[in-house]
Amino acid sequence: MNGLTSRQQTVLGLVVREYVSSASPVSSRALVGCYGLEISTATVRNELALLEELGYLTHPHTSAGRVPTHQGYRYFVERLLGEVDLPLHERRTIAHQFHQARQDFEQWMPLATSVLARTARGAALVTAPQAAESRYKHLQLISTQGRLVLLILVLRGGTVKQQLLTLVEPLSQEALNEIGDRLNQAYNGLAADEIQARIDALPSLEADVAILVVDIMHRADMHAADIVYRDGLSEVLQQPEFAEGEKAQGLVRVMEERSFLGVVLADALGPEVGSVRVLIGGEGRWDELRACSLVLARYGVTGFATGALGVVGPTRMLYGRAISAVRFVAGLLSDLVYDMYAE
Amino acid sequence: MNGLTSRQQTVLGLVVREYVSSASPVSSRALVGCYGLEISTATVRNELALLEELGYLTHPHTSAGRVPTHQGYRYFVERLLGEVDLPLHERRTIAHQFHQARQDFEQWMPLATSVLARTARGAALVTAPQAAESRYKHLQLISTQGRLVLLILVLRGGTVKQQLLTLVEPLSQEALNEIGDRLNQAYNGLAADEIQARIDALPSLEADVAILVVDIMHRADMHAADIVYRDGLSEVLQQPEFAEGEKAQGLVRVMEERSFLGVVLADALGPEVGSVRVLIGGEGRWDELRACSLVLARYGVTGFATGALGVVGPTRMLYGRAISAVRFVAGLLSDLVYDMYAE
DNA sequence: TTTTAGCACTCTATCAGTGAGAGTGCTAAA
DNA sequence: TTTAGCACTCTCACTGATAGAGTGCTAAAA
Repeated sequence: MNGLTSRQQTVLGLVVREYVSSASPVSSRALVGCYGLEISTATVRNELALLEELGYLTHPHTSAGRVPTHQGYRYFVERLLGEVDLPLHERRTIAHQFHQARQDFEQWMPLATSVLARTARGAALVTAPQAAESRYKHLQLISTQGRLVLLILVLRGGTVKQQLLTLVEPLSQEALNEIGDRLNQAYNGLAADEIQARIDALPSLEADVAILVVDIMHRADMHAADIVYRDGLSEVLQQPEFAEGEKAQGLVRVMEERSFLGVVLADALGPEVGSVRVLIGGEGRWDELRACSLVLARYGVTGFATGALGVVGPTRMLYGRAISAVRFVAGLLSDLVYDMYAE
Repeated sequence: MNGLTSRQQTVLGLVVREYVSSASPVSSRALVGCYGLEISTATVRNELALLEELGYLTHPHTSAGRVPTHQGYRYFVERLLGEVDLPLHERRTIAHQFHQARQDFEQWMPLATSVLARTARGAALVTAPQAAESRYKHLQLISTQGRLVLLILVLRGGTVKQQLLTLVEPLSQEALNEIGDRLNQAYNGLAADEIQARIDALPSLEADVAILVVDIMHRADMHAADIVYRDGLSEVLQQPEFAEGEKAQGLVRVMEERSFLGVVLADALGPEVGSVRVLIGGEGRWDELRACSLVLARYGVTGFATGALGVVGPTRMLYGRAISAVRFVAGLLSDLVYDMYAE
């Protein structure tokens, strides 16, 4: 199936690289001139014509140079790119930043997003890790004023949920502590459904709290992926493909859409932590992304908790950088999740 | 100083309204034709020329209609707009949404941001409420695995902070609970500095935790405003002033910049909850916002906890809508904060 | 058989020029 | 003070015309 000669591969690779860096169609002259090919422009033109016939390149118009097609990018990513890695000093800097933020839970996602955006030179998207199934870890009820109570629920893996709760009649903090202690004893390590099954045995007040807990856990299971951290949009809008405001606006709208990204991530990635996936030009499924490519990965620990992260850029993006950045950051986040879930 | 005749005010008001809705320079004919003025275009032209001389309007070029200057917008907002309010049904819908989310703490900010963006038809920015001074409410230490402990700190007002903590040697959950209980007894309601002053009296392990608590509280006081919720950017990019990609990119860059908004909010608003402020064209201080206006307000309870919120749009924005939306949402958020802090 | 030089051909981007249209400013009359 | 009328200015959209870039093809060379 790999019908390309070695020289055709070289030429295709150079066209992609040159187009990525120059953003304008690549002529045969540019290829020979800048990359020191030992063949003439005419020969290159023959190869270009062939690559076009095979579907790897196109022509905006007769007297313009060649531009890679989606198929061309895919061939490049899969067979020509090889294994790439970030330079050591960048890996060191990033690892250092993550190490510094290791204890500071709330920093993880914003840090990962910002690092990813700057390293991959694109718009970064990161979802928080979501447990395969929430498990009860700890409950604390804190009296606020009168009948208003703050419920803090800690789930395995360190997710913390807070919720307000209005009592029928005021209770002392001691009474609240007792309720909390009893539920903590009874429910430690259980999943929502298991708690649900044991609610009947409880006195009414505790049962009310337990119902709320089950509700929160269900919500956590459903909606964790809705929260998407974003950064680096302006990085992408700088690219000439978004010079027209309409194009820019289209991208921003897609990126702001709450549900869209969850769908793309779930659909393209599946539930397991695995290798980096590259979606080129929306891969025929997402019209809004026709001019964009996504580099995605799932991080975390399969079966315990996973999240997704990715980079969005124009199809003419630095695939090598993006792929290695996504892989590296995913690895770091996986380590953090592993630490939180190992038991 | 209000040297404008009533008719000049009318004309200025109409120019602003017409320009806001049409986005193109307003001619004398358009004013007479669409708004049924009882005067001729020539008279209008005289008034327009005068308003221009006074600095309220400009001319893109000789044969174009008039466009409001920043000064013109300011006059419009301050003296011509009057008291505006959202229509009742919109107020009802929004209040209902807030009521639904009342118990669900984590929804407040995203909801406020999204509602604000859609109602004001602009890009909305909301910062979380930040306590004037963090006060200790409750601490919980949760053992995870080996020496790793999850520290959950609840501050007055319902802010929850989480942090990882590595012990010198493993401790049982019971031992952790005891530490937590002792600190809770000793520190309830104290500010960071007061806790700091009492650390010496503690055994070493508790002192370590207390130091961390003080650190977290200090960080909370410093950096809460860094987290800015954003929504509705694409709403603004739709406007013709951002048809060129460069303009769009400039706006996005400003909106993504972490520190910038904090600075603008702090500078323009001051620390007290008060009325809505309107910044037109960056008000000479922020070059990046020359083409934009901001409608800002501080919400919350002065002295306890406040946050900021605002709408960004082109100078040619719907000031009435934006101002009333900001005021209304600020009021709703203030109520929520009040509930959380009243004691 | 493969490569290359040469050349005709095509398409774009740019620039100047043109005319229509929009809107003003001014003047003189109501 | 208001208004009708008109000359004037500037933009915008359209039209050729031209230069330049780059290809595809052909025929000769390796």
